[in-house]
Amino acid sequence: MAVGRPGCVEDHAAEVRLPFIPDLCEHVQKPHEGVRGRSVRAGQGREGVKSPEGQSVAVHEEQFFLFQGTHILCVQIVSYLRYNNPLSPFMHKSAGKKRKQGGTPSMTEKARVRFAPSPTGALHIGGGHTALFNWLWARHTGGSFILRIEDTDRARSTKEFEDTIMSGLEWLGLDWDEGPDRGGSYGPYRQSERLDLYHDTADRLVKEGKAYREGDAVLFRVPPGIALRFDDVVYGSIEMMSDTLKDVVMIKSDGMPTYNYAVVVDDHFMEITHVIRGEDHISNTPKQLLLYDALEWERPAFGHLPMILGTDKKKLSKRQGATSVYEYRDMGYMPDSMFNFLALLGWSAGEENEIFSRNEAVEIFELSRVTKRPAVFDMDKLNFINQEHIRRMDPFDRLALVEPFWREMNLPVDAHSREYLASSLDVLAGRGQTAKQVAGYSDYFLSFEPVKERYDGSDVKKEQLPILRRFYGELFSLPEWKASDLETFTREWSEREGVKMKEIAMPFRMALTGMKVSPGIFEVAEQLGREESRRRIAHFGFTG
RNA sequence: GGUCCCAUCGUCCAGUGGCCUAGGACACAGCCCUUUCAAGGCUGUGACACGGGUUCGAAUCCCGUUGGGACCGCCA
Repeated sequence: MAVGRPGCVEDHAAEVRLPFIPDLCEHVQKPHEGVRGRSVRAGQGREGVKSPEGQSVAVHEEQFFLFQGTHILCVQIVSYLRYNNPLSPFMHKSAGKKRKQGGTPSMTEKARVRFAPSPTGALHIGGGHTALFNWLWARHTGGSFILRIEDTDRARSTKEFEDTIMSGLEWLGLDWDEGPDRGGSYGPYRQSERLDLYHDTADRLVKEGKAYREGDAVLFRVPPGIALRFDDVVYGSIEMMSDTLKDVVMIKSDGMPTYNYAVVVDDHFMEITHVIRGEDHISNTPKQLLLYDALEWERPAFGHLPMILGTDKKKLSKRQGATSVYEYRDMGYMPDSMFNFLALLGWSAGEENEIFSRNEAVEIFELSRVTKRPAVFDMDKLNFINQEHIRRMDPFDRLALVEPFWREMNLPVDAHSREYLASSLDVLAGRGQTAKQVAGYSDYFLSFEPVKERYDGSDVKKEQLPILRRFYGELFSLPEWKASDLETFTREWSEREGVKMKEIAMPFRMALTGMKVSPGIFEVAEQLGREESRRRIAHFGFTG
């Protein structure tokens, strides 16, 4: 039969001779064991697909297929042909296909986006996440990333927090093009320095009768019966009736603007194109829409980001551990991994490649691909990502990362050359998920002291000593002190003497590192050098 | 309480009406490798919240239910 020739479904259907159809339908109505099982899916290599009977299988472009000479076929083709064949009496409705809406917005437009923290605390994970997505969008579109300080809360805002937020952003590698510290043509970038702008604009609204004074404050009069609708770049269409809103305060009695009013004024005058912020601002947006419309200003695009939750699925708070980005830095996470990890919360590049650099992320980032549902902050994944980044680092960068933790442990960092230290970390070969762990796993490269503190050699039984002494005696007189030679020799020796590798390698490991877990012990021995290794072995009396 | 938003493995994502017997990653378990531990390789456990529609066909569209969350400040 002719079914199965590649082509569009309509062609296909036309070629099916109706007499076959009832036959096939019967088959499907009483599906017996195996019909489904014997189906072959048209996957990647649809070309040489064979049926279990060895007959060639005709595969349709649309994955409808059947085996020639048999009645086994996909349920789908039967139902499809039955209802869509023009000759069929079942063809009652036109299976009109809806046009797919073209999803991706053009990204040729340079975006002007901003991160607008209030300096009332350290840079938290959520803030870092928001800043990161803004930054990504700015860099992806070749636009600008602006830092604006929203310090209209006189009681809680401090300069210290402003500085600490900026250094947090720097640590994450998020550089801004305009901001209070580096200026720009849309300044000033602190709301407390833009008061005239807010007052002038408020006066205009009062004059137009759209706002009114109440004491020293100015409130916006919310008109009833207005549908406030906007298309969120990530959430889609959102609508709210103005009747559910109370009049919005624009200027507080102390003369400061409120958040909902100041953002509108600033985003307008700073010519922000995309307002990218946390999902908790969705319900603020309609109020701002009202202001934009009353002021007859063009609205920016809005893109809200999913919230980041703790393991308990509640908003991240101190109770679930570290919430500020510095705490992660101090635990030994590196900025690249933090960036990578945060970027993966609410977004993905598609399939593979979860480990990426800033530049790679910039390249492939797409605002419209951001996820809607809240994401849980998963330490396990952060650990994994951090480990991957540490592994891939340049040895000297890795050294710079680990060094502070060694110093904190009072290890004699300066007693060694940079080369020695960097290659010691290379011997570790990616062991350790944080810089802190790496430092802890590698202390024996810097000093014998911690080894002596955790190991005293007492676990070696008296009857083992003669064997060990004989072994080490020969080992230390090897002409070359290289890992490969040490290993070859040890293997041969253990074979010859009938001693298990483990029995001589473990004491060796314990004596050199004081740990029962370490990199390959011969690599460690080579890195330590013959003399230092001999000294450690001798200390425990394993040689003599 | 009112309004709005969300709902795929334990977690993060893929999925935009038929390539889904729902894919990947982390985590977990097992095996391999092996001087230990990582790494690596292989395998496994594991999800479309529920109920109705629409459709020949629904994880995907619609409605409802349930469950989460956010906002409702002269905080931002």
